[in-house]
Amino acid sequence: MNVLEKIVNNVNSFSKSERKVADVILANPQITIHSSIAALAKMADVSEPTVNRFCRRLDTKGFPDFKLHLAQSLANGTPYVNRHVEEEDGPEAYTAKIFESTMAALDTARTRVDINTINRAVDVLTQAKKISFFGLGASASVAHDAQNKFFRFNVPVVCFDDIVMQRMSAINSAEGDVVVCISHTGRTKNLCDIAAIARENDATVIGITSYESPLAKECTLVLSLDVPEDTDMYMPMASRVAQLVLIDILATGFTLRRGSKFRENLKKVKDSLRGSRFEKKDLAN
Amino acid sequence: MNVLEKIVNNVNSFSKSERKVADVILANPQITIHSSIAALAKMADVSEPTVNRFCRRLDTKGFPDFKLHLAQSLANGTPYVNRHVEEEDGPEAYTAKIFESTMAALDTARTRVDINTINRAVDVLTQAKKISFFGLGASASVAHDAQNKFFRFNVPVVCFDDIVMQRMSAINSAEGDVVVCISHTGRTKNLCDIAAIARENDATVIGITSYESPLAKECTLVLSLDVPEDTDMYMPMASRVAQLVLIDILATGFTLRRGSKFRENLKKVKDSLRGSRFEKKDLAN
DNA sequence: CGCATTCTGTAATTTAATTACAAGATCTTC
DNA sequence: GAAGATCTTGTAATTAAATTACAGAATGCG
Repeated sequence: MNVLEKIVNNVNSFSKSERKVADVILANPQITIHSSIAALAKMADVSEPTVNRFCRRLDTKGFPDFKLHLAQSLANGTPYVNRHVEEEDGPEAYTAKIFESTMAALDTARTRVDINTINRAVDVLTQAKKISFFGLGASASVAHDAQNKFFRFNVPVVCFDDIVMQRMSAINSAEGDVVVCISHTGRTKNLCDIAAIARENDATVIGITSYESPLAKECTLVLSLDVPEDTDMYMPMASRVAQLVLIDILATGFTLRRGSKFRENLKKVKDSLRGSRFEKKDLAN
Repeated sequence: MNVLEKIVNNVNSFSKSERKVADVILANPQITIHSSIAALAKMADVSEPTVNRFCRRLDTKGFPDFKLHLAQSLANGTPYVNRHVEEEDGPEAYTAKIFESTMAALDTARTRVDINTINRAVDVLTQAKKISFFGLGASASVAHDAQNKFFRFNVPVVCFDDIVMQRMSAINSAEGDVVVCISHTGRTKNLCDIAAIARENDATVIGITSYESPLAKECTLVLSLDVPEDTDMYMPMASRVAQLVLIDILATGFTLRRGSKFRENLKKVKDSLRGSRFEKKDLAN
């Protein structure tokens, strides 16, 4: 439990001097963690042992241990918060807000994602005869990114952002094929159809979508992130970043499953890009 | 800055004994904060002053101060210090690591990005007669995403991931046109050519790329993120997420600059998607 | 009012951390 | 490849910090 809260809660059970200590600490927590017991005693106008007793009362081993707990409480105080961009925000403000809300979204996604499902998805992907990534609109770029990643693995992989192509591809799918449908809301009708068609043709369908959405119902495996989206901007932002990170995770799981020998393959792909580049190594585009 | 990251980043500048200390701390951060300098010295099999020197090298006042910083780092929820995915990592481990390293990358990007340049880029984009997004390989999906965003603004926007199309498009550009070239390394020859051609034809070229890269030299405006990329995986991951967030920022800046009336336009675009969806509102795909 | 209990401070003690210094290792340069 | 220089590292001494023991106040209760 947070030490600061603990102090506030127990404030009544303190003695007069202990209360003086509590007040000083609550007023200057940042200063406290960088003070010695002597300095703090002076600030609170009490003796050093009183400070020490105060710390013990809060179930810490002593003053240094108390400072440690206090430091942690302070650090926990301001995690990533989802801050909304407002009309009058200047460049510093909206830049900071977007970075922070994206990080907040990833933080949420991290706790909500189901590791088990990830593991099963990786299983399915490593054994796939063919992998297809389908997405529409904003999710199309996520699908493209996924293709770019899995393509490096030298696995048959396709990606379509065209409904007709998706449909044809889905109809031609067969057992052992994996179809990954990407949609934040999971309510895009066309994509639900695609998922249904693929399933009817015995493909395994992985949905990167919202839990309990119409699309989710059509899938064999659902990877849901349920990231809070700032709808003020009328654009998908954080949700799509979370989807990309999920793709990274699946791709990483894939390479790990394939073992170290496989990694050499990746290096070859990376090295192949060298010719198109100006000196120096490195792979990203 | 996070002490744990600092240790990981500076691991090369450490001496042999200091490195032993670093290893022990990274392996047992929780134990470290509850140990005395003597205990830690013993664990690392070095002398106490060595531990002290190690702490000083990390810009802390000494061992107790170092423990305070470490406690705060741990409180922020970073159990996986070594964020690099390793061969033997299970699904929980690599999932957590990828989320964390992506968040860390965004945190770095946030501090490194130049707000002034962002502001100028937004300026240029709002006044553009036409906007083009060009990227190759992994950056192509970022370009697609950017197109999807800016397309909603009802501005002439194109996006090509084909060198020939990019080239033709660049040659046809004119004053008032804005070309955005996306490349993490900034060393993709073809894209450098495109940037040069666009500039020769009086277009404004914005580079989302590494600072001081060949591509950066060809650009009117350079938006560099300089995110550390984990090259172990031979795939661009964190860098590309940072690029996307940058696109979000530019798009947000764009809408804010255009004022509230413009926002209604966005709502219209969003609403137009409703027909393709199953009940409920919301826009993302 | 006086005894008992709790609280608080002084001083002593212990423990921990830091500094000073010297020996050892490593790296250069001739 | 040896001599000098520089950088590392450990031992021992010193200093600083925290804790304990104890005693004197304060407060509460009969």
